[in-house]
Amino acid sequence: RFTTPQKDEVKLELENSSLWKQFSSVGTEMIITKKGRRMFPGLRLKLSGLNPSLRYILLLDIVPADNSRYRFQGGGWQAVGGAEARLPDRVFIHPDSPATGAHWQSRTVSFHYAKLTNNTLDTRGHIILHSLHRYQPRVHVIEARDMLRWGGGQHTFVFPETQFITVTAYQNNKITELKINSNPFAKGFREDGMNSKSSDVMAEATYEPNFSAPQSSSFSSSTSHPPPSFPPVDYPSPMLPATPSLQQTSFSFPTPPPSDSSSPSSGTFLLDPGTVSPHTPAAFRATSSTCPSSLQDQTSPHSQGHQGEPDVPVAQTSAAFTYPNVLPMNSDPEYQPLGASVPCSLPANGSCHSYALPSLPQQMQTLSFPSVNPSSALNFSNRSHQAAGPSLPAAFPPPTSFPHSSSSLPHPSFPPSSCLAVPSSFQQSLTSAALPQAHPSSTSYTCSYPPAGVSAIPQFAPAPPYRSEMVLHRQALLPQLDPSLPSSNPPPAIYPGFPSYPLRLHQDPHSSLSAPFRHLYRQHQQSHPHSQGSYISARAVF
DNA sequence: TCGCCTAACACCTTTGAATAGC
DNA sequence: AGCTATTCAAAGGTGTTAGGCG
Repeated sequence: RFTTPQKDEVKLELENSSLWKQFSSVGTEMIITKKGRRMFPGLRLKLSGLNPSLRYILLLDIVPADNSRYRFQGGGWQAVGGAEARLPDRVFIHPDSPATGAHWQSRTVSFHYAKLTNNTLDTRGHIILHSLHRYQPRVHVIEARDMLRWGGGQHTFVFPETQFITVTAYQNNKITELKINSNPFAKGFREDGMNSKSSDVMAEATYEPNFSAPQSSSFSSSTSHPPPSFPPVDYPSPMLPATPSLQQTSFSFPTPPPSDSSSPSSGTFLLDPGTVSPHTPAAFRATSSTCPSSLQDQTSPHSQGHQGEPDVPVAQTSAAFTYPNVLPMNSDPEYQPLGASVPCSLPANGSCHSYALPSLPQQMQTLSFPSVNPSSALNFSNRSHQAAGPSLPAAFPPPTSFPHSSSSLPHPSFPPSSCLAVPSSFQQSLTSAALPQAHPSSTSYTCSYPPAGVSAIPQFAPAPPYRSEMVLHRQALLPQLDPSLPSSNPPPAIYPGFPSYPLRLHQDPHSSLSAPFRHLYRQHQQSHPHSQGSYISARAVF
């Protein structure tokens, strides 16, 4: 119905989908610590449909799934209040970025290096999250000539089964049990012996970095499949509407990218001395604008989407929205219920949403950073602040709305059936993003929306809408241009905008910088011959 | 008292340098 | 000399636990 197959139908599969679903069926919890904690399960992805010769950047960000704070009571998670104020949004950039489509498609892409922290003052580039909040990881595939000049097609993928609640200590014993049985690092806590055969099998089958089992969820941009059907979870329905907001986004480079990284771009980066940040990779911080909270009011109730074919005319939007191939969990013969001693596998199908955005406006493709911070994170800080809501670079649309049983729930600002419209021009993007349904067709992307969508997944709450990055930028530049935007006194941000992101280079900055950033350091050295050279901060100015 | 967070701890895997063998 | 395989110690990833804090 809405599909207009594109030449580049980027497809992303979640290889360890079945493991995620096992956790999801119980209510996934992710430990967050001050020093940063890896995610387990991690995201193991398989990309296809990319142009082998083009370069792409892969990003991982984690956005609030709703606007609530949770508490584990009576054996389940219940919303106990509103979410805390938004934290600086950070995006983890896969260390291989930028790499060619051939590179990404030739191997399993893992984001296991990404770490989560509850330290709001984190300087290591970890993704900062609030404890006891529900989040949804998203993966973005962005065409990029190099690390500094992004443009071209952009695709956002959301796998509902990867949603989780952050904790500082596990609340649900079942989750603890699953983690211990699945994570090799927790082998010492298994009851069946340290070196039992079963343990080894489990470890081998579940370990993120090396295991590549045929258990995946895939998403194809032009398909429509039955909605996923996961076992019910205790996640309560969100009590408050999600308030989109983009405060800050950082990009993390946990490890230096491969040597085959693209050559330095001509992007404009000005380096200034910065502050310290413990040994880590390069980090950038860029300013960005806010995701207006009013957006939610411009969208149709999610009930529209989960009830089936939405009436929203999405075919005219510029963004491509595709629905994942999802098979009902109970229909998968290989799927094993919680407690299974061996990871199950699923066919290459799963639930995920993909958004394809048109190229960034020319003015957005070359970023100008007054100061650059070669550390592991790149932050986009918005000037206006919201109390909560999806963060993410505006360029990344929101995950689709996940319908819920509660009729009293707020409707997602995004019509479940519609795609985020992102026109090719700056101005257009604003309009389309704000009013996706009314936006006249001017784009080359189309939407493929699955009627039932993720609605069948009770534990997944409607995700708040996001605005395109262009919109954010626009807002940053023209704060009050659009009266329909946020409006009314958005809650003050905890972080009023980061002037710089602190980070520290190794003694040999060149060795710690991602290839694409090395020239920046050299540039910095040339510009500041007397500077220490060890500390560089960055700020993007659009 | 309760809920939440932190740090120390033991146990484990991973990683990479050092070494040995071919 | 160069390459590969093996060994080993350090680093770091786990959940547990006790204790601190508001």
